[in-house]
Amino acid sequence: MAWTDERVDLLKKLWAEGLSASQIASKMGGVTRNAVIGKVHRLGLSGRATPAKPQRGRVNEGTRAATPRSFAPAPKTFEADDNEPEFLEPLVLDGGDMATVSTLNKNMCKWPVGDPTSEEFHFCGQSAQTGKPYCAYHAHMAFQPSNTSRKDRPRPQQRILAHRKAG
DNA sequence: CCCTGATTCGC
DNA sequence: GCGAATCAGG
Repeated sequence: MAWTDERVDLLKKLWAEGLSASQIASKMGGVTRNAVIGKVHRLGLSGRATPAKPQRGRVNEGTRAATPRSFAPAPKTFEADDNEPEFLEPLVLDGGDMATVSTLNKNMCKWPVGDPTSEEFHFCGQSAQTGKPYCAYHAHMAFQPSNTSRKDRPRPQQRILAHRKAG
């Protein structure tokens, strides 16, 4: 099974979607998770999940300690998103018909809103993008690099809570 | 023991 | 470039 352009594109898509290497390998078929991971690395897509691992060294590193691999300069340059989707009004209907875990549909945004332990906890519920668990707005946020301080970015929870009806 | 990704190395 | 083997963490 060779890595055709379509294969690579699908791989990158699934990887960006958040699927695990084994899941991608299973979906695509003909490849193992090792192959997927290897390809992901060669594509330079690595760097997702298991962040608590600054560097990795094999036990046998002593044999080739004289070959210090140059660290990747991490050319991941994220440009400022000026075309950021506008915040959509949360799906809050009269009577409290909010998007709860039980009312979530496949095409509904599954972005958590509020405290999971709180009664007012619900999900965004906006029309999610096809193939994505979140709406345009939250899908955009979900893909933001965690390294950058997103504190300046308004938290959806705060805004949504403010929209809740008083009674 | 299951899962995950990361890295190395022979092909 | 490819991927199994292996490593390391959860």
